Amino acid sequence: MHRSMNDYDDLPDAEVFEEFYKIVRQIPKGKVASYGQIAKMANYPEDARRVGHALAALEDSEVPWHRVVTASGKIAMPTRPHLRDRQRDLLLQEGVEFIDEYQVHMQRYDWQVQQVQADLFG
DNA sequence: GTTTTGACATTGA
DNA sequence: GTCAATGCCAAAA
Repeated sequence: MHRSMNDYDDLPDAEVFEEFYKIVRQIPKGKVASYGQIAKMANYPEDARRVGHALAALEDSEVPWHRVVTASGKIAMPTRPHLRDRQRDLLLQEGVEFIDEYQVHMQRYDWQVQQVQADLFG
Protein backbone atom coordinates (compact mmCIF):
# COMPACT_ATOMS: atom_id res chain seq x y z
CA MET A 1 0.00 0.00 0.00
CA HIS A 2 1.37 3.32 -0.99
CA ARG A 3 1.50 6.14 1.49
CA SER A 4 2.15 9.80 1.34
CA MET A 5 5.68 10.98 1.70
CA ASN A 6 7.09 11.06 5.17
CA ASP A 7 10.02 9.63 7.04
CA TYR A 8 8.14 6.52 7.99
CA ASP A 9 7.41 5.39 4.47
CA ASP A 10 9.86 2.54 4.52
CA LEU A 11 8.89 1.22 7.92
CA PRO A 12 6.20 -1.43 8.05
CA ASP A 13 5.30 -0.20 11.54
CA ALA A 14 4.11 3.04 10.04
CA GLU A 15 1.22 1.17 8.50
CA VAL A 16 0.28 -0.26 11.84
CA PHE A 17 0.41 3.20 13.34
CA GLU A 18 -1.86 4.42 10.59
CA GLU A 19 -4.32 1.68 11.37
CA PHE A 20 -4.33 2.81 14.97
CA TYR A 21 -4.88 6.40 13.96
CA LYS A 22 -7.69 5.42 11.65
CA ILE A 23 -9.54 3.78 14.49
CA VAL A 24 -8.85 6.52 17.00
CA ARG A 25 -10.28 9.03 14.57
CA GLN A 26 -13.58 7.18 14.76
CA ILE A 27 -14.04 7.68 18.47
CA PRO A 28 -16.93 10.10 18.81
CA LYS A 29 -16.59 13.30 20.71
CA GLY A 30 -17.42 12.81 24.35
CA LYS A 31 -16.50 9.12 24.34
CA VAL A 32 -13.30 7.30 25.21
CA ALA A 33 -11.60 4.02 24.31
CA SER A 34 -8.74 2.12 25.90
CA TYR A 35 -5.37 1.41 24.36
CA GLY A 36 -6.20 -2.29 24.39
CA GLN A 37 -9.44 -1.75 22.56
CA ILE A 38 -7.66 0.12 19.79
CA ALA A 39 -5.06 -2.62 19.57
CA LYS A 40 -7.70 -5.33 19.31
CA MET A 41 -9.70 -3.49 16.68
CA ALA A 42 -6.53 -3.13 14.63
CA ASN A 43 -5.96 -6.88 14.91
CA TYR A 44 -3.00 -6.61 17.24
CA PRO A 45 -4.71 -7.78 20.41
CA GLU A 46 -1.54 -8.12 22.46
CA ASP A 47 -0.07 -4.86 21.33
CA ALA A 48 -1.66 -2.20 23.47
CA ARG A 49 1.68 -0.65 24.17
CA ARG A 50 2.29 0.10 20.55
CA VAL A 51 -0.87 2.18 20.50
CA GLY A 52 0.70 4.35 23.15
CA HIS A 53 3.82 4.66 21.08
CA ALA A 54 1.82 5.54 18.01
CA LEU A 55 -0.01 8.30 19.84
CA ALA A 56 3.20 9.53 21.40
CA ALA A 57 4.60 9.95 17.92
CA LEU A 58 1.86 12.38 16.97
CA GLU A 59 2.82 16.00 16.67
CA ASP A 60 0.11 18.27 15.38
CA SER A 61 -2.62 16.02 14.19
CA GLU A 62 -6.34 15.77 13.82
CA VAL A 63 -6.22 12.44 15.60
CA PRO A 64 -8.18 12.75 18.85
CA TRP A 65 -5.49 11.15 21.00
CA HIS A 66 -7.06 12.51 24.16
CA ARG A 67 -9.95 10.06 23.83
CA VAL A 68 -7.66 7.12 24.55
CA VAL A 69 -7.14 6.09 28.17
CA THR A 70 -6.03 2.96 30.03
CA ALA A 71 -8.30 -0.03 30.53
CA SER A 72 -9.15 1.20 34.00
CA GLY A 73 -10.09 4.60 32.67
CA LYS A 74 -7.01 6.40 33.88
CA ILE A 75 -5.04 8.95 31.96
CA ALA A 76 -1.66 7.43 31.26
CA MET A 77 1.37 9.59 30.69
CA PRO A 78 3.32 9.20 33.92
CA THR A 79 6.17 11.45 32.89
CA ARG A 80 4.35 14.20 31.06
CA PRO A 81 2.21 16.23 33.44
CA HIS A 82 1.65 18.91 30.85
CA LEU A 83 0.12 16.55 28.31
CA ARG A 84 -1.69 14.72 31.06
CA ASP A 85 -3.43 17.88 32.19
CA ARG A 86 -4.22 18.85 28.64
CA GLN A 87 -5.85 15.51 28.03
CA ARG A 88 -7.97 15.96 31.13
CA ASP A 89 -9.01 19.42 30.05
CA LEU A 90 -9.91 18.28 26.56
CA LEU A 91 -12.06 15.47 27.93
CA LEU A 92 -13.78 17.72 30.44
CA GLN A 93 -14.42 20.11 27.61
CA GLU A 94 -16.23 17.30 25.79
CA GLY A 95 -18.38 16.58 28.81
CA VAL A 96 -16.62 13.45 30.03
CA GLU A 97 -17.01 13.07 33.78
CA PHE A 98 -14.14 12.09 36.02
CA ILE A 99 -14.53 9.89 39.08
CA ASP A 100 -11.09 10.96 40.21
CA GLU A 101 -8.62 13.65 39.27
CA TYR A 102 -7.16 11.53 36.49
CA GLN A 103 -9.68 8.75 36.02
CA VAL A 104 -12.72 8.93 33.79
CA HIS A 105 -16.02 7.19 34.31
CA MET A 106 -15.35 4.40 31.85
CA GLN A 107 -18.61 2.57 32.29
CA ARG A 108 -20.39 5.60 31.03
CA TYR A 109 -18.16 6.92 28.31
CA ASP A 110 -16.66 3.77 26.85
CA TRP A 111 -16.94 3.93 23.09
CA GLN A 112 -17.35 0.16 22.67
CA VAL A 113 -20.20 0.05 25.12
CA GLN A 114 -21.86 2.86 23.27
CA GLN A 115 -21.51 0.97 20.02
CA VAL A 116 -23.03 -2.17 21.48
CA GLN A 117 -25.91 -0.18 22.90
CA ALA A 118 -26.40 1.46 19.55
CA ASP A 119 -26.60 -1.96 17.93
CA LEU A 120 -29.07 -3.18 20.50
CA PHE A 121 -31.29 -0.17 20.88
CA GLY A 122 -30.11 2.26 18.25
C1' DG B 1 25.02 -4.63 17.97
C1' DT B 2 22.47 -4.81 23.34
C1' DT B 3 19.81 -2.77 27.19
C1' DT B 4 16.46 0.10 29.12
C1' DT B 5 12.38 2.61 29.15
C1' DG B 6 7.68 3.38 28.24
C1' DA B 7 1.02 7.41 26.68
C1' DC B 8 -0.49 -0.80 28.27
C1' DA B 9 -3.17 -5.34 29.30
C1' DT B 10 -3.94 -9.60 31.58
C1' DT B 11 -3.57 -12.82 35.07
C1' DG B 12 -3.03 -14.49 39.55
C1' DA B 13 -2.29 -13.69 44.52
C1' DG C 1 -10.07 -3.07 45.37
C1' DT C 2 -4.33 -3.32 44.95
C1' DC C 3 0.27 -5.26 43.52
C1' DA C 4 3.73 -7.91 41.00
C1' DA C 5 4.99 -10.69 37.22
C1' DT C 6 4.83 -11.32 32.44
C1' DG C 7 4.18 -10.34 27.44
C1' DC C 8 4.37 -7.14 23.77
C1' DC C 9 7.37 -4.06 20.76
C1' DA C 10 9.28 0.67 19.29
C1' DA C 11 12.57 4.33 20.37
C1' DA C 12 16.07 5.97 22.81
C1' DA C 13 20.30 5.35 25.08
